[in-house]
Parts: sequence; structure tokens; C-alpha cells
Amino acid sequence: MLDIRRIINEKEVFLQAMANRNANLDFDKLSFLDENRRKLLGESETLKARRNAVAAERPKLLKQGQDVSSLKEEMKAVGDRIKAMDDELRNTEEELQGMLLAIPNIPDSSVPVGNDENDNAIIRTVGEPRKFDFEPKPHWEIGEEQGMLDFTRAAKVTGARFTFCRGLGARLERSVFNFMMDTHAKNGYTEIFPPFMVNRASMTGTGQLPKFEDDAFKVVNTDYFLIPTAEVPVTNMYSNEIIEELPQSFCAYSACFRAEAGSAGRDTRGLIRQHQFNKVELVKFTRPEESFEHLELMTKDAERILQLLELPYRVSLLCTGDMGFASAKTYDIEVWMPSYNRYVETSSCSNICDYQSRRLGIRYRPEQGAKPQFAHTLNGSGLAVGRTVAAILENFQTAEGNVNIPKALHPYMGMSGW
RNA sequence: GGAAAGGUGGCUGAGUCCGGUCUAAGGCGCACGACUGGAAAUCGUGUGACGGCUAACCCCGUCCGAGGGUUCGAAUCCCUCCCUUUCCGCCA
Repeated sequence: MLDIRRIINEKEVFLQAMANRNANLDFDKLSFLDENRRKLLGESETLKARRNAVAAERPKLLKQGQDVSSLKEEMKAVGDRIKAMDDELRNTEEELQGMLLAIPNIPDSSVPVGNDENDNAIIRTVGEPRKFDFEPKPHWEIGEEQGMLDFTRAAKVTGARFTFCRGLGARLERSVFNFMMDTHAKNGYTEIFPPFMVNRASMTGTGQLPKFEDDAFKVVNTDYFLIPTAEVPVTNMYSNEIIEELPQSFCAYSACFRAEAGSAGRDTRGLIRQHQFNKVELVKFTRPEESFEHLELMTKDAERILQLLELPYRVSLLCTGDMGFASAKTYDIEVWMPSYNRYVETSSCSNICDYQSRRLGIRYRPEQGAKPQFAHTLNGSGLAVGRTVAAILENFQTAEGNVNIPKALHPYMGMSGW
């Protein structure tokens, strides 16, 4: 959520940003609602001040034996007007709030302006895609042939876009996220194991609601949602708090659940687009002046995983039209996927600035005794586990149809003696 | 799921029965000052968040778990919900 005052005061910047994002909105209505809100608030508060003054005087007047029945009449009327005014005020505030929640974040000035992924900037490419001297197989074929992945039975037991990992496949999945968590923990991130369900307020706070309710799984008979990413519970940890010390860095493993509404027919085979997948998420809370620096650090921390796993990848800076709703600046890390013959997103690292913290009331004190300010929040995958497993299966496959395991994973696979 | 007791400022804790100097006591902590060679102790002063109006101060409003209601007036009375603790039931 953006600051309404900033929207009004920096109208030109704001409108340009929205245009760059291909977002439409009614600025005049926004401006009217804001003015109307303050007008109603002022009138209501004047009446309340009168009510408070009379309420304080009344006992004294009574003690002096004065007649207060006319005051009582007046106050009855004042009370009714306050009620009516507050109703109108609430409606105005709800309408304003509704509009603000539907407005995406303003892209940082370093973000390239563009419409879609074709306008993203490639920042760096690391590692060379392997040249195969045989026809490489896609990971779902390797996984099924090796008895590591079973899509057919998962479809029977649950439905499309679910997978059984089995035997070494299950072991590999577990090894990969343990390796990720260990690596991040070693690099200063505090481990979190979060709830996999959150309430509506948390989903709204991080920006998944109200706009993207169709993408979420709702648990029946409750107001809980399955988390689409650990970003939601971990960022919400500090909602309505004043954080004592910044920065704070967390890594969290979780299963993630996404309805994938609107992606019917895309990536239907394999591990790339599932309703349930594992992910290790990085979340940071920082001072505003340090957040962009931390975005670079976080991106490198995520990249480190791919380097240690010896997987070729590239990093791109998303353009204004391709960025997520809440983000001010996003780097995507894409791993080389031989079966796709292209790079596939395996991490998205974003600086949200104060967009979430304003919604959530996440604050800090610049100095002891100073007024609380909104902290900045960042999040990034570190990394998506299923896609990483897919990349390992494809990039490390042998001509015989087997798969080698990257050295970094040997201790986790029970191969420490190799 | 059932029963009971609770939820008050950064923490602790009084006030709730019986509505009105509650403008939330007292204590702890914290900040500043005095005292001191310096410190501890002691003494004094101050001590929240959010919003409105402001150049700023002042001032005003809101906040006693959340949301409604009663009333001229609600921390206090009524209703609904959430959470915590204990006991029971169930259970990995």
C-alpha cells in the first residue's frame, strides 16, 4: 500500500509509475475520497471535542444544582450527528482503502521501463549450458524411468499438478532443501519453520489479497488460506510491531500452495508448475536507506545455491511491466533447463520497500527515542526446490539414463564416503 | 469440542462489583538533570502509538484484546468474536 499523501503530492511521478506498470486508476476519485475523508474527520472531531467538554462539565453543574436538561437535549442531537458522520466517514475510508489496496507499488528508478519479459535486462550469466553428446531427456522422463517421480499415481490420488517423489527422488528433494537451509543459516539467516496456513489479514498484509484471491487455496470451514509462499507468514511475523534491531534476516522452508488459476495448459509436464511445491524463502527487514544494498546481497545469497550445485544460470532485472504487484525492484534468477532449451525462473528476489510494512505496521526507530518509521521488507526464493531438482536431473543426466549428484549434495544423500 | 479464569501503556500492576476530576494510580525500565574525582545509590524532571490542523509549537480526536450496542457520558454495563492459561475430551 502506498502513502496517500505521497500519491497526492507527487502526482506526476505516481501517474508515470502506474503507466509504466500498465495499471489503470481513477486519480480524481482517489483525490476526492482523500479530501472528503479529512473533511468528515475534522467535522466529526469538532463535535467530539464538544461532547467531551460537556461530559466533563456536567458533574460540576449538577453539583451546583443547575438544570442540565437543555444540555442533555443538545448532546443527544450531537451524539446522533456524530454517529451519522462516523458512518459516512467509515464508508469513505473503506472505499479509499479498497482503492489503495488495488494500487501496485511504484517501481524504483533503476528498473527498466517495459511491457513484458522481453524488456527485462540480463544482468549476468554464470556457467555454461552443458553440451550433450547424446539427446538429453526432460526431467519427468528421467524421474519416471528411475522411479524417482510418479506423476500418474499422484494424479490418481489427488489430481493434476501433483507429484509423488519416491525413493532416491524423495531423498533428493529432502537433500536439496536441507542443503539450502544449512547454507543460508551459515550465512547469517535465522531459521524459521512457519505455519503453512495463515489468516486473511496476513494474506492482505503481504499483498496476496484482495486482488489475487483466485490464486490461493482457501481452507473450508475456516478463514485460513494455504500459504503460496513462506514470505506471507514470515513477513507477517512483525506486523504491528516496532522492531528493536535492524536488519533482520530469515530463511524459511515451507511447502507452497498455488491454485495456478489462468495457467491451464502451461508447463503441464514435470515439476515446473505444481499446485504444491517446496521452497526455501529468504526474508529481510531493513532500514530504508539499506534496503537496495540488501537486495543485492540477498540475490547473491540465492545465487550461491546454484553455484554450489554447479548449475548454469543467469540473473535478470525485471522491467516495470513484468514485476510483481508489491515489488519496487526484482531480480529473477533463472536456471538452465536443457529440456526447455532456455533458462527457467527458480528465484525471484524483490525489494518491497515500505509497501508491505505500511499495510502491516512494521516499524523501527531510526534512533533511540525517535518517531517510529516504516521498515523496508525484502523477500526472495532461496530457492524453489522442485525446479532445482528438475534442473539437477536434466543437467546431470548421463548417456546411460542415470543422474550424477552434485558434490555439495553428497553428504545429504548419504554419499559422504564417495 | 466442553468448563473455568483472564486480556489495561516498553514491562509489572491498581481501577471494572457500584459509569462522571481515569486527563489510567503505584512500581520497574528508559532519557535528561542534580549530587560525585568517576560511578553506584539517592533526589528531581520527563517518558506511548495513530490520525487531524500546523512552517513548527500549541491544540484537537482516537486507542484499556477486536467489533457492535446502551448512555448526555463507557477501561467500567450488555452482545458477538479472537487470543492466553488451567482442567476435561480427542489426538500425531
